[in-house]
Amino acid sequence: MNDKIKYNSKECISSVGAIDDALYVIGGKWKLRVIAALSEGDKRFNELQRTVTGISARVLSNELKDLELNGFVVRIIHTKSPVIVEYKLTEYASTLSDVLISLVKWGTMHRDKIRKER
Amino acid sequence: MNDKIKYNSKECISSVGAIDDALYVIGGKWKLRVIAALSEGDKRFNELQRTVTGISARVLSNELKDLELNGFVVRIIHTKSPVIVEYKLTEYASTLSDVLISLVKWGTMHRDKIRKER
DNA sequence: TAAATAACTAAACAAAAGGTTAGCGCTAAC
DNA sequence: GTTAGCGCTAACCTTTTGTTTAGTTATTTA
Repeated sequence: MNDKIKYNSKECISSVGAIDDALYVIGGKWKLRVIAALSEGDKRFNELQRTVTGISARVLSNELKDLELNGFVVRIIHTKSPVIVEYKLTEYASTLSDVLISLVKWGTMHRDKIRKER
Repeated sequence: MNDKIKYNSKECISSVGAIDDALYVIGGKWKLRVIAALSEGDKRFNELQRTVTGISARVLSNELKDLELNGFVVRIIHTKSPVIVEYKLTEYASTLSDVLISLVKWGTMHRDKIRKER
């Protein structure tokens, strides 16, 4: 019945753990949204805050620090006065493309389903 | 540079929103872990709690209610005394297979990378 | 000259999420 | 007859996460 979602038993045992490991770095309310926003192209702080609707400056600031630490994002300082900073995804972030693509696909499908139900 | 992660501009605009929609139902600390656990096969409450390490009964109970509401899980009551309940994924949950598979793949890769770095 | 924009950050607080403990009714094993 | 397991749930508390407000330094735009 759930063939598509099942693997062999050995893979099964490790899959829950692998999901843990993934969610540890990209879980949470904002991480993937920020990455998705940056996948449209490099962005500056306020630009990013406008794209990721609902995020506060403080939280965005923290999320960016976290994403930088984990090697998903780099800060590029363009000028010093006034400070102009751009955030861009690293090569490593692009390893997430499959995850993002499948999530976007699913989200789109799910939204349509919910709309039809009403 | 980030070719793999980029789409055309129209898709881009909707992608952040689609991710929002997806995370709205499957975001959070436990949802995907519970679904992953159940993808190994149907499970009972305590069995599930043992598989999803770290989750408390209270939280598992809440997550299951939520997952049921959103049509990912069904409760099957086998006997009434003692109560024996099994949780199983619905057909709709299997639409998440791409998301889960890509997440497991990425998580495995990421774990290996982190291990090598130390 | 005033206002807006940029890129934040500190402080104070509120909300959400999660943990802990205890307990219920019931059964099966020791 | 006590202990352990099952499937929860309520009450209470802590931790995490997020919000709001205000403020900094500096430039561009009207």
